Amino acid sequence: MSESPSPTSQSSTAAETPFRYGGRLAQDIELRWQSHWLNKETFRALNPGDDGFDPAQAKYYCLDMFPYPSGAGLHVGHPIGYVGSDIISRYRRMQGDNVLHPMGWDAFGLPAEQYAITTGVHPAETTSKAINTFRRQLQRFGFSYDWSREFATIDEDYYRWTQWIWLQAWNAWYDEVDQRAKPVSTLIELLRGNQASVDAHGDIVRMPADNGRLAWDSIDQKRQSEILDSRRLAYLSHQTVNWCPKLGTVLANEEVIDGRSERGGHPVVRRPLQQWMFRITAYAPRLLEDLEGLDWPESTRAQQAKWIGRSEGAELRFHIADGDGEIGVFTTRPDTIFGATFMVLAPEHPLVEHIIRSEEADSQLTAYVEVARSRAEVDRMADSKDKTGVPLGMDVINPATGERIPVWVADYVLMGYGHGAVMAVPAHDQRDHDFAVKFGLSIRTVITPDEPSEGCWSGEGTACDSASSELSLNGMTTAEAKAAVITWAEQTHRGQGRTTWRLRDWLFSRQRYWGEPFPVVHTADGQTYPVSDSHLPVQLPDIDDYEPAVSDDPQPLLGKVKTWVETTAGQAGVHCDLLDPNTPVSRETNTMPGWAGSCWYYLRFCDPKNHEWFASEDARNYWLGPTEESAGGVDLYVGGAEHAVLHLLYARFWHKMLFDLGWVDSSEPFRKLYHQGMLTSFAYKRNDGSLVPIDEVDEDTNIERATGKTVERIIAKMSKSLRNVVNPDDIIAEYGADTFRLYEMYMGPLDASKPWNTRDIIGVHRFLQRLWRLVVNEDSGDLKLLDCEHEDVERQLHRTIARVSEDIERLAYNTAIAAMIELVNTATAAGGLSSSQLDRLSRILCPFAPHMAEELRSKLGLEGLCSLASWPDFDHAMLVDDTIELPIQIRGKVKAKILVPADADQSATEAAALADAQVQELLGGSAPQRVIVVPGKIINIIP
RNA sequence: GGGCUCGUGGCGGAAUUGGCAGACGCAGCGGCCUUAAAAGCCGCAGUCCAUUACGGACGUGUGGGUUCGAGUCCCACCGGGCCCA
Repeated sequence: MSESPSPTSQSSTAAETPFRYGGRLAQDIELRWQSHWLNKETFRALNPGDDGFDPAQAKYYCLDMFPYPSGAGLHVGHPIGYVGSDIISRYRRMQGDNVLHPMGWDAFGLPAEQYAITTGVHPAETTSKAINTFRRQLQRFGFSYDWSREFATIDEDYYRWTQWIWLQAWNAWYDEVDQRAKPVSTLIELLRGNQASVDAHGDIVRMPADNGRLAWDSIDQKRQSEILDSRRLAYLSHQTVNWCPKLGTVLANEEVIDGRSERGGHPVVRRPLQQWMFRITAYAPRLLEDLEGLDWPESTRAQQAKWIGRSEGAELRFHIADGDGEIGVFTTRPDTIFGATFMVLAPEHPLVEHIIRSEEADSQLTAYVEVARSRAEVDRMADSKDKTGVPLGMDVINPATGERIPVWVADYVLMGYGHGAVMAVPAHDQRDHDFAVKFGLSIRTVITPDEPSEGCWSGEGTACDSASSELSLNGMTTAEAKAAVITWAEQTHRGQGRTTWRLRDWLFSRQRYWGEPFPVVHTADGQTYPVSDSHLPVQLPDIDDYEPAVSDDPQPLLGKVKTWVETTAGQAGVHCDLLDPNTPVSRETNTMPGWAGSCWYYLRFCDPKNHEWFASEDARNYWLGPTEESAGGVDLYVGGAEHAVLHLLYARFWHKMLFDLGWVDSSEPFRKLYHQGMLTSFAYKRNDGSLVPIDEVDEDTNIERATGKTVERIIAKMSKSLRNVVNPDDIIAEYGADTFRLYEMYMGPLDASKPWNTRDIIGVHRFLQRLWRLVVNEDSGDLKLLDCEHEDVERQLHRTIARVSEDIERLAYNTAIAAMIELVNTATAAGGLSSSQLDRLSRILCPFAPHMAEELRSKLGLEGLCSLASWPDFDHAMLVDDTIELPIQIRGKVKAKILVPADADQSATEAAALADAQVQELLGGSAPQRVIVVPGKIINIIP
């Protein structure tokens, strides 16, 4: 208890009314039922094959995004989604479904490692402590998790399979013809059978060896394995990364600000580094198309679609004016080709590289490229106004106009997009326009906008001034002109239509310690070999120094553990068919990123104790497989919108990969997704915009105590500095978990962000108190019930059951609770409830306030737990009244009301309305022009 | 700058397909109970004007539109939030 009036008054109240519902009694009731549920495994979900499993039962898989257990413990924002998912899980269970509602821990990650650097405490120790805190806190909420399925991503039994799945990807390639991943062995078969061969670039093509294409058998083993490695879904690649020597790791683009690390402000350099990649781009079309069938929030689907970023356009080739060769560009606006007055290359473009290396490279160009390459991509894209660039010193020929146009190098063009080269159309692209204005390049208008506009028009319109002897676009719409240019380009071999994607391959390695090791080793000649399944997991070595090695030469932390890194093929677990056991090998020293463990945990929950497989086929097909009604996947996935893109996209990618390889039956992991809203808090703002901590302001007057000035109340995120962070443990100690659950659900719609207001909690607490007092004698703790049912209460109970059921289905818990409050208020006025009424009320209360519901049921002496009782029925006949009151509007304003039989037809209702004395008076004897009758709703009279 | 989303009493919110705006709760006010207070219980409560009423006018960010009827649909604008740039 954080505060109490005075010890004497409290104890005397407790002595006088020992069974009054309050924090103390709630605590007593709640702990009792929580240990009962745990001991009896009340919420254990049964798998096919388990004793008592009933195949006729419907299944319902309701999943929370599992938390990263931080040392700080839970704050009140954490449980909102958990309470929401718990309510529907409990409801579905009472409806008779076999409900899988699991919880676990996303436990690899940075904070524990950072803590280890400063304290030397092993991350495993820190993490295990944090997990225990989280588990204790979560159990105190009374969630109906099946705790027997709990696991953490750092468990060897779990990350063994994370590594195994990664090996599946390593061992697979993407067949573009069939649009699915297949084992690499099938690719080797194609090559051996001469259905595929290797072209001059070392790429595998689906044509027999001929015309310069090499047959597989003619290639030596080392080259063969290089060629295969380049086609795997998990592959090594040299990527330019943000390397921070001081932190000893690569950083994501978002973690680099002005060339320095966001944390610590250490210098960051752009370095090519060998990294593990995932070929997620192969899945871009399916990841986009399959969004359609998902029951996900529209905004999240839109964000993913944008991230994947399909764009249709053309690849066009421009001949170099004074020499051989050509430069390919990608453009989404081939219709503007006549307006292309110059070309811009990314500083990383191979041609730029070539010129810099050559004799005649000028120093201005070299210097510019040097600087530009060190800038992070985000910065390069963000600086939209002030463009920089230098001329490359060559011209190309615009294939449409035949004119020479200059080539420039500028950092606003990124190598990752298209070919790192754009045809600049300054009249119709803002960035090209800014660039042309700054450097005085010519601007040529080739589109007449559909509507008059000022400045640079980048929308659609009618093509103009766009004709040559070969091609005329004049008068065409943008769509027509695009098609015409593509046709012309294809016929004249100057290019072709093409679709590109914004999505890039996924950089999947980190130089940290606290992550899953990759299950591969490297031989001295640079070849990579997998660790065999039977030797998984590849465990992390113990180390005592977590400080990254400061170096300009990127080196993962695990590289410091020489005794672990240097080993033999046999010891590392490489199969002896692949490599002689005595071959010296070095282990892979990168680790997987934090995303790895969360990519498939929903699969493991289906069968978490399985030692043979990541999950048995029966279990995963039962919980996730398609059925007649559903395409399969988790039935409801609840979590924050901040994971809209990365986690949810990565998990979809892993799932599709596993689907292609035959390991799962459904093509998508999460059929229905729901984002709980963010929990905000009130804060105060001074006139000058500065924020004031909440405890320095008088709540009622909005006056800052220190200054006496009025401040404005605003909504802000919870933060330590504003001292508006609330610890759920304190709230539960004062009011109980049932009150906490009710409060968080009563605040507003589950998906809306809403401000925490401690003052409001008392409202739902009083509701529970009132219900308790209504049926429990506060002195004896015995039930006090009515022998005969009050008819109004009975009628309203039926309505409440109907309304609560409906509201739970659409996750509108706030209105469900309001309905129950109204019922209790009615029953209080009517004097009480019968035992049958209390039974039914406790059952609909159960998903929301399960502890009180259990307690009331046990007092009723009924069989079994409330949590496992059946959901009560209601009688439709009880939902309708015999007589209803209809409002009568005159010219749209309500002026009178009449009572009519509920089944009155249109003409009877109209007659009744016109006969009403008030209406007659308002009409003044004249006949109305028009009468609109909406039966059962309203009457509107136009005089 | 673009995309998405939201704007309803002093506050959180309700109004499920266009049909009685403000359910329910907090804070507030009045009463009962009490020596007193707390707790509890009962009642009042959008704003303004009248209070002779069983009264009237206005009212869902602003302005316009569609409709017998708009918080809800359409257009423009203003403001907040989230995401992207």
